[in-house]
Amino acid sequence: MTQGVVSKGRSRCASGVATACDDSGMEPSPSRVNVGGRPAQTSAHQLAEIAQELFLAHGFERTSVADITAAAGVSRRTFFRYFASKADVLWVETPAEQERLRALLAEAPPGESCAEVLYRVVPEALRHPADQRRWALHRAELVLTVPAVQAQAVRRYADWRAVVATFAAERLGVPIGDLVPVAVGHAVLAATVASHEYWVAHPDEDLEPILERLLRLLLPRPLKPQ
Amino acid sequence: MTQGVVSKGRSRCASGVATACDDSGMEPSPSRVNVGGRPAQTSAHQLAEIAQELFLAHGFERTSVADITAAAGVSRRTFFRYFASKADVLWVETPAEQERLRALLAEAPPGESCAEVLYRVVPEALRHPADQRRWALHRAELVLTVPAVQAQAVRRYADWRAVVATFAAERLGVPIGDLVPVAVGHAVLAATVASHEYWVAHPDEDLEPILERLLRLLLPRPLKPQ
DNA sequence: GGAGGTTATGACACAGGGTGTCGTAAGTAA
DNA sequence: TTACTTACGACACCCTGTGTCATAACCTCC
Repeated sequence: MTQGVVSKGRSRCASGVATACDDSGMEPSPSRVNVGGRPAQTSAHQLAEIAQELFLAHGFERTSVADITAAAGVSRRTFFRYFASKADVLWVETPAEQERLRALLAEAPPGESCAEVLYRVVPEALRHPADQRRWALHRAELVLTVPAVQAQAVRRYADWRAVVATFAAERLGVPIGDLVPVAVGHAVLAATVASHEYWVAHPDEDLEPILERLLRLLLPRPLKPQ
Repeated sequence: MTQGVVSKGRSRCASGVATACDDSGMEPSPSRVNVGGRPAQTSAHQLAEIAQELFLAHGFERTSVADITAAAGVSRRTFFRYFASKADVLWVETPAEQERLRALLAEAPPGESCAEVLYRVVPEALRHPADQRRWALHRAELVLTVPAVQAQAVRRYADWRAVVATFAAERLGVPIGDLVPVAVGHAVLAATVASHEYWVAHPDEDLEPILERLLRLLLPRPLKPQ
């Protein structure tokens, strides 16, 4: 399996993109509601931003967690209270993306076929603002090349596939355990990964058209609604 | 942990599977031709076997490299001269499998369609003797669940895909960079991964039929020869 | 203004993976 | 024997990730 599902990037919260911006998804960071108790000196997003800058400047593997925490002015131990691993920094907003995919799938018109919905919605869910393109590309490259990142990616892939498979099972009216929706999930993932590979190799082109083309190539054809 | 020496059961080379069985592919082990110089005290296969026993007995993550080398009677440093990482132990014979796939694809009759060849050959390339089933299953489980193993797996996946894509490009008469053979490679890989997932979840069933079914589901349909 | 509870943090210690270096053991060929 | 070659062990590191404990800094209630 391989790489890339996602894209997205840097700071939503700090850079003006108005989204939810909660730290959901990072297991080690316990939601930080903060009623009473010492206030946090930093946040997952702030750490992630600093880390991303360093990764871009010096590379993922040549940037140690100590480098990140020194730049952020916190202790190394604190980093691991926000992120389970160094690579987790790259996935701060994956939960939001996944939620977006789930929402887009949920609101698809009932008349649209399963495949058509996916051709349209998957690229849309992975769309990112222009100012995040650079980072999205770099992250895709990391996901495709750095082993430590790939290991994390596999878990996100599984979640991604599960969202798609659940949707496919519902729309096709078959049980979730059935092989067909499972295959649909894998096909969508494969298209996503392949398109990111192509994108990294051809950074001047846009991701979305490639992704849609690959989805049309890879999505199992005999997917009749019902 | 660290019990003594682990009787060698089940070898691969020793157990009658006629494959190449050379240590090719392990970058750190420089082919060991051994003309002159101190003779090696161990081999990649011996280390791999001992490691596999320990993994089966105590789990991958609860088995440290020190445990393995203690059982093998060599130093920890020596282990890393044979394998680039602990997880690499699991892939000793992947090059042979890959070569088998390549060979099977090469000798497919010219009349058979690209898809039909793959439906037939991919399961055959992954077939393993009955006495290796337990270990193959365990390895599949590790590949699907342990992050450190997944990271390694991604690289093998890429090789696997490349073999398939190269074959598809040739048989379809399109350039290797074309998106169609790339998609075929991804589809075959997705089917392989999905079938292993299913196999791990249903260990009593056989891998091959599941794999073939998934290949038929996932392989891009409009694959006309030429 | 405490007192007590709550939360985030830092300091420290430690296991484990992985790497570089150096000296040396144990072979082969001359 | 000498010279060359290769494999190995012993250290010394750096890095990731985790557990533990003391303490800082906030809250609310008295």
